[in-house]
Amino acid sequence: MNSHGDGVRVTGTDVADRLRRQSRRMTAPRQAVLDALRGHDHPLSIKEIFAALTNQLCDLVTVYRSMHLLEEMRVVNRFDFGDGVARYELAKEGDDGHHHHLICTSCAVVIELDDCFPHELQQRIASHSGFKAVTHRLEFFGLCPRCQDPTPSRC
Amino acid sequence: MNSHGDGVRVTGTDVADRLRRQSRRMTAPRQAVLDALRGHDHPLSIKEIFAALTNQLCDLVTVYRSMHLLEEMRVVNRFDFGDGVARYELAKEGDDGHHHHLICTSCAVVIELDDCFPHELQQRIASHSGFKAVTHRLEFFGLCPRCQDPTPSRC
DNA sequence: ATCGCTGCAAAAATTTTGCAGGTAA
DNA sequence: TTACCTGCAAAATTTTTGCAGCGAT
Repeated sequence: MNSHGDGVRVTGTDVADRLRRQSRRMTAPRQAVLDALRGHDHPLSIKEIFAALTNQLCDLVTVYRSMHLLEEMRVVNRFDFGDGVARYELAKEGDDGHHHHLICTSCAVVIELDDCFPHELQQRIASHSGFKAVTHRLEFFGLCPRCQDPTPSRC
Repeated sequence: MNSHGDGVRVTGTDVADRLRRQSRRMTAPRQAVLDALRGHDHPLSIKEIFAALTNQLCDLVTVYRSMHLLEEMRVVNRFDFGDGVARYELAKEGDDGHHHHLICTSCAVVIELDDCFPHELQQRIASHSGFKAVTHRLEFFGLCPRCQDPTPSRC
């Protein structure tokens, strides 16, 4: 089932099936939102997604509603870079999409980090506190190589 | 210099001095905001701070402006629990206030964590990526003991 | 007496909601 | 055909800005 070239990425067909299973519908705006996310390898804000839609395909409100639905369905993951703007990234198949980012505080370039580190620390925190179902959000910030360079080459 | 009972917490006098050094002023609203933060051991949102002011002492706009200034002066630290609401906590003297929280996803109780994510891993990320001045934001989420209990005792 | 700070009003920016009509299944 | 989805408008939030007057130093 479903194994084209794009590998682990969620495909439109998958999402359509999952939508149908919940008696929701695959529509042009939702396709377009997913395409926009597929075209980028880092999280996009609502406005960035909206801007990426060809021909202003749908209303901004529809993007909001789509992202709410897709997040609830766990088709996308929401990330927060501490600036109050929610950013969304396509979840990958077969995992919960849990990972972290390294963001340049100057030019906002985003590096995807594959490792997730604090699991052991998380376990310890869970057992110390008595909390269950403990998860975490972790993002790194710093100055990327280009932005360290005084030369004014647009970063 | 300055050593009353409240120990490592920033005192009003300290902040007044720091303000004066930057030719800013210690005013009643700023005092009240600091008092509100002192009265709580977990981060407060702008609206919570505003609500905590006695007698609606100042305008909401002033709270916004105060928090911007105090954050810039590093008198307070801003935290983000992933819900798009900025929360502020009084910084402690002598350290940068860097720490993390464990937040109940059901009742929003906040546990202050003293541990910090291993700096060594952060170093490794920095050297792998070439980023400088790398920092991070890390918050934990889970279900607190009271909220695990089905008994309806308000949490 | 400065010059920073505040309140008020208003603008700007972001997100949600209601409803009539369009459309996927 | 059903009921989900969308556009449009409007409301509700959240945050920022302008400006005249107040007030800390």
